[in-house]
This record gives sequence, structure tokens and C-alpha cells, in this order.
Amino acid sequence: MPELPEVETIRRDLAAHLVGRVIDSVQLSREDILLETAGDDIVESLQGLTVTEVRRRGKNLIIDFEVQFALLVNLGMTGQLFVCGAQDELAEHTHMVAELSGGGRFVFRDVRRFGHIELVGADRVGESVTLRNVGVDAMSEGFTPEYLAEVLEGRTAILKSALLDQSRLAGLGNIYVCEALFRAGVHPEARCCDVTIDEIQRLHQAIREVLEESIAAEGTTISDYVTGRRVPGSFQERLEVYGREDEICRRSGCEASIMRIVQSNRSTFYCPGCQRGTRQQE
DNA sequence: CGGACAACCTGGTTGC
DNA sequence: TGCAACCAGGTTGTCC
Repeated sequence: MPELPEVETIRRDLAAHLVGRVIDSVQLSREDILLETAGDDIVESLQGLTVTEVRRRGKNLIIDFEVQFALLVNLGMTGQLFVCGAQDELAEHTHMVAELSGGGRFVFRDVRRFGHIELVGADRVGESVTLRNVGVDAMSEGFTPEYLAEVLEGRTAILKSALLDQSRLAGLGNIYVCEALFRAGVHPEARCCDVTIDEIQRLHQAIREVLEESIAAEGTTISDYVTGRRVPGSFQERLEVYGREDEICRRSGCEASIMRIVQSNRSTFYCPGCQRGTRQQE
């Protein structure tokens, strides 16, 4: 679920509701959600610490504490991280609950448990298992058309796969890759090395725009995703290709039906009318 | 290097 | 109604 816009939305909520708060106590109901971290360690280390900042890199959250620690969170497919009232009922699959001094709770919940939490010293954030292979963030200043060109240059790999590779460009997942390729009018099966300069420019702009618009809509809720205040996002109403197989393309003047194909075992949605590109001309 | 695929999990939907 | 098969937004590792 959570791609860059969803994680950014959660980050903003947590920044607003968690920064300055003190962790009173931590309850961990299962340890297998921890990465490179011992259960006792996290419970003992976090107690009494104040949250100073909440950052994001790609689809990962970094929660910084006043004293030497950072909590790194990847939400996987169904992970949720939110702040709620101290009396709110804890849903099934809640794995970690931090009681906040002055009331309220900070909760990690994850049905499928693909998500994980890692506790590291503040000086070890970059070398952490969670972040060490995370590349340039798609909303950062480092993500320029030139950088995108560099990522794609000379590679025979399939474009969609390359855009999903978090070690190069961090933040895109299956939904926004499909949406960005549609907006740019580029075919998902194109080879990286065949993408033209013009297409790279359009793709760069499309990626930025779709991410910005989704952040403004607080993300896409299809099943599990909720914001850091536990409400759904609304960008699902504005998806143009994702999940729209056999429906008519929304671009005016185009009457093609959206197609679904499988690439690397995952669904890709695109419009055969709008996204022609190299592959189609072969 | 890259691509195909399985694995990690649970739950919802589909089809027989 | 029951049950099996399949599907899902992510990441990692293996094998070829």
C-alpha cells in the first residue's frame, strides 16, 4: 500500500502529533516485526525519550529522538503507523503500542507483517539495514531529469522495473509507476535505453506531479492504508489507469480501453492509445 | 547485469 | 454453504 505519498502523509501527521511528545512506555506484542533489533532493547531504549523530528526517505519513515536513537519504519504492504487516543480500541494485528505522556498512543499495526521496525543509534541511520540500499528520493532536489537520464542510460532493463528499483529512485510503487507512465505517455514495456530525452523530461515531470497531487489528496486508499490520524486518503478517486482494466481511458479524445498486463508477476495498467512508445512499434 | 520467481504473511474475492 | 485458488500497494534473496 504505502508508496511515497502515503508515507509522506503519515510523516506529516506524525510530525504534527508526535514531535515533542515523550514515550512513557512501549508494549511489543510480537518481536518478528523488528529488524536487527531485540525486543527488550526497543522497550527499554525508547522509554522516556522525546520525539524531535519525523523524516522520510523513499517509503521509509525515520523517527528521531532527543537522545541518540532513531526508529526506522518500513510499512510493507499493510503497515499502519498512527497516533490515537489512549482509550481507543486496539484493532487486531496491532504489534507495538507506545503510551505517550500526557495521553494518547503511538501505534504500529500490520496485518501481513511485511513491514518492520529497526532501532538504530542516531549516527547509524544511513548504514541501517532499512536505509542502506535506498536511493535518491523522488521528491528530493536530487531527483532531476538529468538524474533520471543517468538511471536509465545504457540499460536494457524494462522501464517499469527500473522505476520500481528503490536503490536508484526511491518512493515509487506499482500504483504511481503506472500513473506516471500514463501521464508521460510512455509504454511500461519500453527498454530504459530506448527512452528518448523528451520522454525522460515528460516522465520526470509526470512523476513529480502525480506524487504531489497524491500527497495533496493524502494518498490512495484501496484497502489498508490510513493516514497518521487513521483516516483514508482520496487519490483513489483520481487514478487514471491503476485498477481500471477494460474501462475507457479518461483522456479526452482517447477512446481506448485500459489494459492490464503482468510484468515480473505484478499487474501493470496502461492505455494502449496514449502509451505507444518503442515496444509497440516493433 | 537483469529477469524470473519464490518467500515472507493474512484476508478478501472468485470460482467451482 | 464450503473450500480451494488466486489476488493484493513491498522487499529480499536465489537461481539462471
